[in-house]
Amino acid sequence: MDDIDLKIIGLLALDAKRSLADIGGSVGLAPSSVNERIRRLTASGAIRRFTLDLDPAAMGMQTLVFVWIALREDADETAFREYAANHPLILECHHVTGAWAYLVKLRVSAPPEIEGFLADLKEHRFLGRSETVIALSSPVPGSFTPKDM
Amino acid sequence: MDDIDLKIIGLLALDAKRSLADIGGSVGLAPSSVNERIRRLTASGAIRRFTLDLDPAAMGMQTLVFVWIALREDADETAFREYAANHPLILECHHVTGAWAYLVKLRVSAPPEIEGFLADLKEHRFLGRSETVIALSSPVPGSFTPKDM
DNA sequence: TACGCACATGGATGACATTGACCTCAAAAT
DNA sequence: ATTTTGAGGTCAATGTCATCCATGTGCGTA
Repeated sequence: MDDIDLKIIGLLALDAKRSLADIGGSVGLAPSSVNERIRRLTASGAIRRFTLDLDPAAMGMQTLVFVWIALREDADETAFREYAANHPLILECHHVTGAWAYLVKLRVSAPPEIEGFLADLKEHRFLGRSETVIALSSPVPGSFTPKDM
Repeated sequence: MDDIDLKIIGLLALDAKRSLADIGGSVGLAPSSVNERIRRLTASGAIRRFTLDLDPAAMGMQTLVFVWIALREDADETAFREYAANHPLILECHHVTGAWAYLVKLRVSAPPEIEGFLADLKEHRFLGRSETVIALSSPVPGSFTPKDM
């Protein structure tokens, strides 16, 4: 992965619809060369996929929530990870250092929906303690790509 | 935005390179109709852009970090937001409820790099107190789309 | 009933990705 | 020093695809 690869990735990250000829012009390569590099980057896994960056509000997911979670002593950690991976609202789940075991990031349409989320966690006997943090605004929102649909 | 729009978005989110004919087959529309719907979704802002989902490790950004930040009393909040928006390492920055003012998410190549990040925050006179949390593993990693390049 | 709008269709057109044959350069082997 | 090898580039041919437009269709409204 050299500078040209990085440049190509940078251009595609901003606009994945740019033509190979266009990109080639920007990096000084023929279209087919750009194509071959993209093919290699995809094959190697550096590019995971071509996808969309969506507007959460337009998708009805206005509220961004972070939940710190300490699992129950007797919780099945593997089951929890699988649960998180398949949960449509959970955008990210990280095992973290510090006082809490997991940090979960999710989007809901409105705050009341968080209650249902936590209740479901409890029902599955995962939830020990938790702390919920809601984003009021986002100077740097990050990209939004739902999992399921 | 109806069910068909959602289905189209879902398909494109998984693979934004699928052809219009292919998508049309899945949703029961002619290619040109799918095209028109995508055009509308993009024009309305529901689709922000076509982009890439990258492998952070392949990009040399193995370490995921969350930093809780309380700004200095005399900090220029607007300047901080701008700083965050332009910082290449900061993937997200949210103004949040709770004991801390901001939650910042960033990726670095390795933990030692975090020190430089915090030092820079201090130099800009933003940083009051902070607490740093590092992700050990990520059952649900989320997508990765760097900002700059 | 008649009108108008929003959306779907299908075919023409040109742009584009894709492919393969060939070329170039540099590093490794003889 | 010369040959070999391989990675990566160019160019041109090919076929797929996005795009555009003229037309058709159903539905809510006057």
